[in-house]
Amino acid sequence: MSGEVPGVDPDAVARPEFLPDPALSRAEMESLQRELAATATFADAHALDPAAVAIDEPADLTDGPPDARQGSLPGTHAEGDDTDDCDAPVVVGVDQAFLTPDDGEDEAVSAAVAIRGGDVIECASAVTPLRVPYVPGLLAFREGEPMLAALDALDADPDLLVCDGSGRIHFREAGIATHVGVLLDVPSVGVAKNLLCGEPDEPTDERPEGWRTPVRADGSVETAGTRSTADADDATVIGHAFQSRQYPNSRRVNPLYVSPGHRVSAETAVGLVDALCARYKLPEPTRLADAHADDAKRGIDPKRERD
DNA sequence: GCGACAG
DNA sequence: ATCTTGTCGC
Repeated sequence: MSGEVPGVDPDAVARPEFLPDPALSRAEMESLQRELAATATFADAHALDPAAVAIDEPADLTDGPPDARQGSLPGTHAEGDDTDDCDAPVVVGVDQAFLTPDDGEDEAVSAAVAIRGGDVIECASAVTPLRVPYVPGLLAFREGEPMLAALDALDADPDLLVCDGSGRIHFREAGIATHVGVLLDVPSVGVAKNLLCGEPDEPTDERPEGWRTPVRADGSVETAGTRSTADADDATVIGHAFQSRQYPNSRRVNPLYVSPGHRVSAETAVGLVDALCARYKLPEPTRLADAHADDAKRGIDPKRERD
């Protein structure tokens, strides 16, 4: 057979883990995730040193969104910035906003913001149609393609990706951070605001800033390597609960759930996120990507011509 | 059968 | 994720 095979796109075959095909059964998608997890590396192979990407001063979002510095800055150097960061690692944060027109045709507005040496060096965004609904555990099939679209639109080459959502903290150890990391073969970490699965070693309520505790695989997690022992103490650590932000007196900020996406260990993943947090709950890369996605969304005419 | 679940 | 102003607290 030659030529077009109905429903089969060569690119999609090369990366089946992102086929937003409504015809794919849940079991097929889960099967793809098991294959993908087997390909992932949850260890520090070529991992970054948290100290190399540390950000101490948060970007100011009040005077103009991050895309005010869209693209590469031609010849402009931040005032008094004599540090040479051109060889510092490039950390890229990705996040999405959504459009829900009256006709029900959803679209994702994805944004990618590249940071190097604590400075925003580039912003990019993309609008992508969404063809499958959100299903817990299968988020990557809905939002993976939009994320890749934003990364495609970015000129910078990421040394680390910071994704919104889980990585290894996932039923089949294949959260969206793992999907994207494996596909691009770039180190990645997942940062979620809610715990999908797994069990924190300690209760996470009312913890001081900087606090963290391991999240281990529970009965709902299919771990690749380790046999699940009856005692949960040596169950695989799939991520961490991390209190990135807390107020001195009233403690009610929820922790972040950080997990390896690809080519990073659980320990290094939290260390990196810790280093990337400035004065806010979310690490700078995701905070900026979040702002840029909202901004790009606002710039879209609700009644424009869509495809 | 019941529960439980990123964005 | 999204629909949304003010508001309580540091």
